Amino acid sequence: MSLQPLNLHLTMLSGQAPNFIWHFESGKFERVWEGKVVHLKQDGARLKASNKKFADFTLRSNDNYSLIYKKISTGSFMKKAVKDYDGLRLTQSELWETIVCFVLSSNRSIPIIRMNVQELMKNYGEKIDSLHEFPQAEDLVRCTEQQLRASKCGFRDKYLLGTTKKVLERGDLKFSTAQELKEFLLDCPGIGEKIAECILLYGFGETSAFPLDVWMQRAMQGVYFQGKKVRREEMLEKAEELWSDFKGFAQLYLFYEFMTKKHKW
DNA sequence: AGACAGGGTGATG
DNA sequence: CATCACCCTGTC
Repeated sequence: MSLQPLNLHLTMLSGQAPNFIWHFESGKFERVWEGKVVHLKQDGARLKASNKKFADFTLRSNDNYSLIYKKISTGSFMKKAVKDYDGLRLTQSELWETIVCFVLSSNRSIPIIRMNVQELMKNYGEKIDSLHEFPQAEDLVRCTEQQLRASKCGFRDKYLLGTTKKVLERGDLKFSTAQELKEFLLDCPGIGEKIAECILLYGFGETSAFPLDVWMQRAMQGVYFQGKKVRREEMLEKAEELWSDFKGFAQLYLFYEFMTKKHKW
């Protein structure tokens, strides 16, 4: 399987949705998928998956990384990022799950978001073997704000409940264009520009999405603007110019390089 | 021990 | 556009 470069551990534990949702133990990643426990495991260059369909979906097996690396290796910093994190994949998650994860992400660090998502799964997702399903919108809408707060949502309790209601009101989460989805998202409480872009990227596969968070701003500022303060718009234009439709991949590598090495500029 | 920051958003001036 | 509150956990 998987002729493309893959570092499963790096991919699943980077700050994408799977980090928040999947269970990791002794080299194996597990979750409940369509009512059953499925797993992913890397053995050398080989990927072992209990089900090819979800593995291809989650790891976006059709992506062409030799092309992607060519497109995003735009300078020394990005060349190094690509080299250091070879095999880091853009992942795909269900739209609903991605919405929940990123509504809960505001003003928090990755381990805390994970704790919160795991708590929601434990409290409101159906138990399958030793794991829990990801809660559906119908499961969350029955909760009170107090209950969500007790599941460690903090002040995002209202946002999650409000957004869940929006989703149920709409009836489904089928969108024909990224534009259409983005308009819907920005109309949900607790979802602004940054979180909407995350959802487009990780939950809709819109690879030109470019979540501009504090880390990305520092990175862009340091790497492409000589440390000078610039407006968001200017950073977005720069990203568009450098990476166009591959901005999402560039963001992933830039973010990870910056996050893990805690660069100071 | 207590201050502080953390993949932001929404409300206000 | 700048500032601030917002829950709460982990870190120093």
